[in-house]
Amino acid sequence: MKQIVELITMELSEAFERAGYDRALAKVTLSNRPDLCEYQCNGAMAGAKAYKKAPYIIAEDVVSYLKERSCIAAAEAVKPGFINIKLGEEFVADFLNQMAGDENLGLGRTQKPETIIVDYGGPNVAKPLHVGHLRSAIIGESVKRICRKMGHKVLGDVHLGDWGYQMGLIITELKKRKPELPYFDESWQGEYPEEAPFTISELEEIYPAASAYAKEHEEYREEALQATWMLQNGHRGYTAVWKHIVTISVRDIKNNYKKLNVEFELWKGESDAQKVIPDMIEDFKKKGQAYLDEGALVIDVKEETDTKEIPPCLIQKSDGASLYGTTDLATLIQREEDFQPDRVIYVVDKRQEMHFTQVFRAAKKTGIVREDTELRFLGFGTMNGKDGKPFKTREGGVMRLENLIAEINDEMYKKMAENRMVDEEEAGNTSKMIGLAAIKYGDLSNQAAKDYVFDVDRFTSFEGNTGPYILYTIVRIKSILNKYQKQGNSLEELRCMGACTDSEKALMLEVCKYNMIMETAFTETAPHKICAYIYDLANAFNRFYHETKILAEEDKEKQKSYIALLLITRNVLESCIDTLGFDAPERM
RNA sequence: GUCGCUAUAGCUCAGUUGGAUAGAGCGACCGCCUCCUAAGCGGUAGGUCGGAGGUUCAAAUCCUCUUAGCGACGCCA
Repeated sequence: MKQIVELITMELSEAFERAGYDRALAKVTLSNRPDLCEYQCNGAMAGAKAYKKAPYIIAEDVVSYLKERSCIAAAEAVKPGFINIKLGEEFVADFLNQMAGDENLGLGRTQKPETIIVDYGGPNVAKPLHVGHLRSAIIGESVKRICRKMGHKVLGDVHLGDWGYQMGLIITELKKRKPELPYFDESWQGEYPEEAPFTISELEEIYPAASAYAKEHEEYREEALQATWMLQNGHRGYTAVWKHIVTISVRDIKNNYKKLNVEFELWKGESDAQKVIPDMIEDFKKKGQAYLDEGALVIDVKEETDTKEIPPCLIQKSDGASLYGTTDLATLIQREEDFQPDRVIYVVDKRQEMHFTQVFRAAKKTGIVREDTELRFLGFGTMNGKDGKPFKTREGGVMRLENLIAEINDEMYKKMAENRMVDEEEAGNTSKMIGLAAIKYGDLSNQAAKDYVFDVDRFTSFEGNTGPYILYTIVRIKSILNKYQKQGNSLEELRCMGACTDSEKALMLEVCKYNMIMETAFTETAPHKICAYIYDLANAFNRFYHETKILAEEDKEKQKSYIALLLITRNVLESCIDTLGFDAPERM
């Protein structure tokens, strides 16, 4: 389906042409003066110079050709040269009914479905998820769902940090604690145990302990580096330990992401990329794309248009070890082999922008990806506490993700217990749903690139522009629809008629924006625009709800029209929160 | 030092890519439940869009300069 602004723009184009002006001037936008009109066109002012005419005259010319058009209820030329437009009731109702009849709510699936990989999450094995992982997970999941809603084939890759010094540390510490294990017996020929020699909580304790110890003790650090090297060069026992670490850790990580309603299609990690690195580097050398500089192997990525010095992309340290960028390039090679993505979106802390500029350029320059593959960096800002500094626990430490979620859920549970009479099980489940909405909406309603303040009190306060408010609105609609059905009515075959009141028309117009908003959110990778939209939509509904008695309406035809409007409103709201990555309960 | 990002109401944020009187929420104050969930709705107060120039019929938005905060700048990820 076309967007409603496109339909009106087509009408205006016709009118501009018939009045003797360039139809390209007919761009229609949402009104920024809702008190005066619903949509507006500023083309008359833009064209004034070219036609050497007063903009107001042009506007009047155009308006005269809009009079008898049924989709436009009123068109008016105003002051300097605005064309103010109000839409015809039937036109709007028709548009809504078409939306309702479409399985994708009038959102046109893309003509050219792309394969898109969203690289987000980025947790490290053996380290618990903490609040620093929150934004990537939330934003990445939403971006993925938005792309998918547009009809693209989308794969989320968690891109695990599972290959590095941290692994050597854990192995070293484990060897110190349990030297009797077969993994450390160099003469061991048999199979290694299937059961891991540690639990997740032991693992989480081992890593920080080893890390701290290594900072103090040089010989221990050397040992850990040695262990890392041996692991990376295929030491049998260490590889077996490493597999245990990954298995145990990934199970825990999956659990945590599940609580956030975040799911990954691909569980690739840095370790997967290692096998292509030697050939890749050989290839760079052979083609002369990489050269030695100050002992390190680098690829030049400077471009003439640069306003600042972009340092070369390092792919091998002077000691021969590979780096972050090496793995990223190797990962791109694998993605190209496995999926030939048209687009790869990296949802990463914005401070890494320089690094990704280097990697992207190196990937294009060396031909790892095609020239038209879109490599996109979606950098997000820091999540701060109320004091404006990076979010910490009350004690000043790093807050674990599960603790943050639990804290929010508890808060929600308390508030539910105060306000509503529901049994414990339902309250528990519902408070989790509301808590998730509070966290995600709180994050996504801000522009990703900016830092934002995570204010627990505000997000859980249930008032204003929050996730809970959106859910509450949906629950209100569901409640009416349920009661309507219980009265023996069907939700099938309902059609929206014209609007009787201003608040009803306003709600209808708001619903009509759905496909436009979703397309914008996609092209700009901007989930916050969906938040802004559903907040407006929820407001429009609550205003309508407040002044309209729906179930008590005696005119059954009118009532059916109301119900049709409620249905489409609910569907749009639920579709939107689905792209944000949370759901609404039946009651709350 | 170089480059980048940010600056909008007391606080937290929007601002449809240059349009009309800059909008929300929270907080403050005032109203509204015999009625489908008051976790709601309506209203009042609150602004030199960091500052100064410029481009334009029109600037929070584009350009230049400037101030403040944050960040990135080769062997960490």
